[in-house]
Formats: sequence, C-alpha cells, structure tokens
Amino acid sequence: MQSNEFIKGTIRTIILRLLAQQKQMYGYEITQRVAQLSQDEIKLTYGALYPTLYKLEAEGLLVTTTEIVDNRARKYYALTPEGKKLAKVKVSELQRFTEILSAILTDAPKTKMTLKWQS
Amino acid sequence: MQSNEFIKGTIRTIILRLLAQQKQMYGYEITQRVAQLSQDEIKLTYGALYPTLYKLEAEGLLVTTTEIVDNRARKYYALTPEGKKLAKVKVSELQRFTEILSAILTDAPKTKMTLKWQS
DNA sequence: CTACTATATTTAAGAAAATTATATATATCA
DNA sequence: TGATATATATAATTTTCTTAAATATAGTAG
Repeated sequence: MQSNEFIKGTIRTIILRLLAQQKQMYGYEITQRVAQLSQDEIKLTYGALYPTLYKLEAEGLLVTTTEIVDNRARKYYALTPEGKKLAKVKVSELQRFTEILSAILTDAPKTKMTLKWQS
Repeated sequence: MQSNEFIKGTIRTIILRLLAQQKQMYGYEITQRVAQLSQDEIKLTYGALYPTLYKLEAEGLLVTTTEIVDNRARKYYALTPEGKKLAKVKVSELQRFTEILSAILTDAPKTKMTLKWQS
C-alpha cells in the first residue's frame, strides 16, 4: 500500500482495540505494533496518533501514567472503564464494517439469466 | 452502525469497484446499491458522493453520459481505461487492508508462557 | 388537489481528521 | 562524529466528510 488512505476513520478504534488487549501501551509502541501486525503495510504516523490519544484522554476514555525508562519519559495509556465499554462497541462495529466492505469488494456482477426451452 | 465514520477514505474505492462491475451507474443508483449491499448499514450521502464523482471525472478516471428517463435527467458514470486500471489496484489494496484490519481486531493478546518441569 | 414519498442532482458552509513537517532529547552503534 | 532508533509534541495546511439546503419531476394516499 503506497498510501495510508484507508486507515482514515479507523485510527481511534485501532487504538482502543490495542489498548483493550494490552492493558497499557505508550505511543511509540502503538505505532510499532500496528506496523508489526500489518507487516509494515500500515504506518500510524505520530501526527495522527498523538492528537488522537489526547482526544481520547480528554474524553475520559484513557488515563496516562508516565514512567522514566533509560532516562527517557514514556507515557503509558490505559483504558478507563468507559474506554473499555467503548472499545467493545467500536471493535464490533468495525468488524461488521470490514465484512460489509468485503461483500462490496467481492460481490459478483449482476448477470442476466436466459432460459432456453428445448422442445 | 449509528455513524458512518469508517467509510472515510474508502468512498473513492467503493465507487471505482461498483463501476468496474456494472459498466455504468448514476449517482442515486450508487447510493442505493451501497445501501443494499450493506443491508442499510452504510449510507453513502450525496454530499460525499457527488463531489467524489466530480473529482474522479476531473482526474480522467470517469466519463459521463446524460440520459433523460421519465423526464428526469440521469447522469451515468463509466470508467475510462485509466479508471479501470486504478479500480483494480485500489480494490486489491482495500481488500488487503480489510485483511490487516481483521488481523488487528481479532489478534489474540500476548500471553506469557510458563514451562513447568516435572521431576 | 394536496401532501407526502421516491427519484435525481447540485453545491455551500463548516467541522473533523489526517498529512506533512518540524522541534526536542536521549541511547546506541559504527 | 554521524547515523539510526527511541520517544513525545505540535503547528500549518490540506483533504475529506457532514450537514443542510435548493431545485425539480413522478407517483401515490388521503
């Protein structure tokens, strides 16, 4: 995939999903995990990631704790109870959406049927 | 799905796909087809659809022909040769993207393994 | 004959989201 | 010393979509 166009609209839900699964992660780790799970085909850029994390935090869906590891600050994000609830809802919605998309992408063209009666 | 958030970024490709399959369609028909294929779960709004069609046309990926049906104008859109090429590329990219998304959404949490040696 | 629903396209204003680029800072390796 | 990896932050711009409104015809219910 040369561009990341399809990730639009799914970033929030991807983040919620990863955090629902991992208990806590820091920003950089999230980008690496997405790269890993996608075989480097999807890049979650920092310019998209961090503003989304701040927004989720501002909405009370995430809480942060900062740890110093190797002299560098790491900000861990974890879901709040409301965040966990929303994660479940959004993940199942996105799953359903991927099913619909698959259906659209693989739907067979409409064919015209002709019956031929043999005498 | 109460919101259409996930469709962002996929509209162009959905349109290209439908046109690759149907030879020609008009705008209203495209919205109806998306509704039908998604069991009314995805609404392709006119405000999103038409500007996208105009853009695709301006890029030389679509051509239009207008027909009058029941006194009402219908503008049919069809892929140009370049549109057909792009449709193939984008559809396979989006298919790949849905696979990756599924992987992210269903990926099992990392578990810690403990080996226990029996004496 | 009136209102409502369905068909059909167009477009403007505003909001939301992401891209791109830059800045800052430490650690590690060659 | 320079390059690469780790780590966060944020501003400017662009793209894209939502929401809303305008226009117009056909068919149906009352």
